[in-house]
Amino acid sequence: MPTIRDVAKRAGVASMTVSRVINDSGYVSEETRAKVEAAILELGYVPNMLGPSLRFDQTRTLALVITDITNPFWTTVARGVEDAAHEHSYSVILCNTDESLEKQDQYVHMLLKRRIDGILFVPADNSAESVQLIRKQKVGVVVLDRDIPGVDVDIVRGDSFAGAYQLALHLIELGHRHIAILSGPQHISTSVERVEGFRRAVVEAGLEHNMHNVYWGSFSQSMGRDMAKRALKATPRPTAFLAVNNFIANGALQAFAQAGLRVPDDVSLVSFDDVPENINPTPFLTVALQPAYEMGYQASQLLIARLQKEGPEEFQTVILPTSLVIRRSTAPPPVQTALRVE
Amino acid sequence: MPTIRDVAKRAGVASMTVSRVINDSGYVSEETRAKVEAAILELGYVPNMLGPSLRFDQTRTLALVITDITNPFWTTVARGVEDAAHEHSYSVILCNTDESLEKQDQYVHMLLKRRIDGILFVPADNSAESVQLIRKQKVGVVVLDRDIPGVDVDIVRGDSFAGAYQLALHLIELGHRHIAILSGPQHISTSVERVEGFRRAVVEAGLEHNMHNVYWGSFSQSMGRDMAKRALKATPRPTAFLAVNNFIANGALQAFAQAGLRVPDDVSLVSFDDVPENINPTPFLTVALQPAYEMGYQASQLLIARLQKEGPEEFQTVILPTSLVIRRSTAPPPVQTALRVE
DNA sequence: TAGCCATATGGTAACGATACCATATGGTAA
DNA sequence: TTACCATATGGTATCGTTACCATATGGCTA
Repeated sequence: MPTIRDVAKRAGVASMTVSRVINDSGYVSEETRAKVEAAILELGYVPNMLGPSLRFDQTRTLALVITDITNPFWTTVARGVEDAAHEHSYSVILCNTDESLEKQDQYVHMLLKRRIDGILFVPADNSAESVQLIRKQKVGVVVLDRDIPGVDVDIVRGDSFAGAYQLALHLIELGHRHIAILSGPQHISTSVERVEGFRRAVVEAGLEHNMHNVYWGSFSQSMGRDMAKRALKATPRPTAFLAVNNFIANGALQAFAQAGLRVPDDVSLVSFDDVPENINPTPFLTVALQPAYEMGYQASQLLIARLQKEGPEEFQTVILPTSLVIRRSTAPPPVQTALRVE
Repeated sequence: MPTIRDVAKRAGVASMTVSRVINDSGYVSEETRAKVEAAILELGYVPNMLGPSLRFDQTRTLALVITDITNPFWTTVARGVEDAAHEHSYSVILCNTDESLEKQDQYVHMLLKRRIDGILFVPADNSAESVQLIRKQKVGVVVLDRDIPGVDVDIVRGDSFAGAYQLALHLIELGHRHIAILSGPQHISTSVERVEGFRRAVVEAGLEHNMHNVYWGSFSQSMGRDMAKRALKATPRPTAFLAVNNFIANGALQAFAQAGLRVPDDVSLVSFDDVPENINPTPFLTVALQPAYEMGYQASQLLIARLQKEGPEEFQTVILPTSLVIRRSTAPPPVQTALRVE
């Protein structure tokens, strides 16, 4: 491959002059510029970023460390991240951890070896270790979607508490008195905060007994199905379910189908997140919608601003509002159940 | 940040010895190894890949250039790509072109400047230029999903022709005599081949007149809606529609809803691709399913093998089979329509 | 005992681009 | 006339790592 020196030789100038033409910096006469540009075209020269990257320790590369790109929520986040990055000439490396600490650590180590400039990080646990490891290597971090207690770091996430509160309130207002929440791992802040929002709503409504209907599991369809099955065995049987993410909701739907229960006639179901409209044109679930694209876009922008030392010094916590979207998966509880309960 | 020399100094050895410890190459005594490893831990040393990358022109980085990660088909492909890459210690840079040649060229140029080792490439058009540009810089390419005539290059794609043939045949066997195909751009091989598969099926069934029901557009929901609206105005009105991708199918569904037509009672609809089961647990559309994950995984493996000069010299074209999945969006044509037609 | 080999360690050039400094010329203000 | 500045161009060190070659020692074989 031709180097800047090959171009310089062919144009009869020094490398520095070629560099100035490429980067449009410093003084170059029109005549020289034309010669250099001709040489570049003739040789098919493409500058090698690795030189300056090594010299100045700047790769213009970000990493997006998420659990699974296959989840439409993360897909949309990823698109937002990539769009913002592209606007600032950053590239994005994609990493799927599948919520595994081991995979996460593998990826983080590899990313540090690559000297990426910053990480958009969805931590697989709530410990501060990984973030501090990244920091120590002078790599920028913005934590996405999840909280990590006890670390000063930029965070961009949705309002899990409010979202869960809204969902639970909606169910309560429909007349449900027995509501179960199917949550994720106890060591992940979104799970915890959604349970907290749920708790607030049921306590305010004088329905504390529902705190026995809290199920902790993982963000997967199979776990959602299992939790729903167990919840259905409770006495009195819950008439409404709050699934803490979309995979869990789908698992619950499977469990309901197997139990011969219709939604929303027999049970109501609410969830977080959504599938974009061009994928599912007839959405069915009542959800607390998180602005996934904005989350990715803003986090990416924040990270880049931080890297370029623009904006405020202090760490930011950006909490994006959720919005309640009422659809066809919720209805008042069935009458006989209501009678049995009251 | 500490360098290999800092480690060497602290361990009282030469950089080369540290390098040997890190890469587990050459001879190192146990004693020295222990000293070096201790120094690495004490300093929190992380090797800088940029050095060797520059020296040996090998970044262990791939790029995935697709149209839009937001499309579940590409999401699944991306996951396959990343999994295979990760297994071989490659990283993947994500790029969304939105079918825009301009964005594509921007990305390709940036990727070449980064000296990535290879590109998994979904070309925005069927010209050979971009591929040849990439080749010229000694960067590996595997073309994904689409054909490019007149270039020797590795290709991994689904069997568009057979998929469309299967779908059309299914509709014909259900009794449909008037079928429309809502296709994508004419300069993209998948669009063309799917129309060809459709043509084969209708011609074989003696239903050549349906070649008047071919609509060319783009892979978007709005275009799907427009094409479906136009198709519905044809006389006789088609009783079945073949949408060439999932976005087009969703647009068609919107058009049917607006026209007060029920699926499958009034019109049947078939499509390509699918939403993964954990996202849509109750899929509705009859589709020709492409093995998206395998497509990504195999393409990634092929590219890496090529980069490491394993496997055969000759360029490969891998065509993955589609499978017909019959669901609730197809039924025999309504009786009165059948009467009017025959 | 000479020669060879396995083991162990070190010195140095090389990759490509550019910040920094040096140099040169012609013009203009003091 | 001198000093200074804008314009224009070039030389070189530098980033971090490792392939390559050099060196050294101890043990074993011919």
